[in-house]
Amino acid sequence: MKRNEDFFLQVYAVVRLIPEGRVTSYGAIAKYLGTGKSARVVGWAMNNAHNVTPSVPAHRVVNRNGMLTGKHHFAGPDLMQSLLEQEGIKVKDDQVQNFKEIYWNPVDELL
DNA sequence: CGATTGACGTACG
DNA sequence: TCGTACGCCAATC
Repeated sequence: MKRNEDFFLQVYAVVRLIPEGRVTSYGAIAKYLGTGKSARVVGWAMNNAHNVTPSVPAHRVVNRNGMLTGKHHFAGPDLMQSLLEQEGIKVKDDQVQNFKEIYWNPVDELL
């Protein structure tokens, strides 16, 4: 049973479920999926997200600090911040403002 | 097949 | 409080 592919699909599914104007962290998704401490794998899933349909709103996924660590992996280095601002999320210095308030925890919302 | 890297997180000093 | 080290899983070299 190829859980690997399923795991990636789960990551995409959760990220797509993130409401607009909200953000989540890799660790939260990892924990929700059961990977627990392996938040890195979630990042790898995002990397592959470019090859997945429909497009995954990876811009809503940031690290635990609320920092746009993966913005450089987007089409443009400022694309991630632009997308977040379009949804009403304020970003300053590659860092999400009010991150704690707009933080969307799948374990708390979905579970 | 072994070593390194990666969009993270936690622990320790 | 800040900086460094380690772990974890998967993919790539």
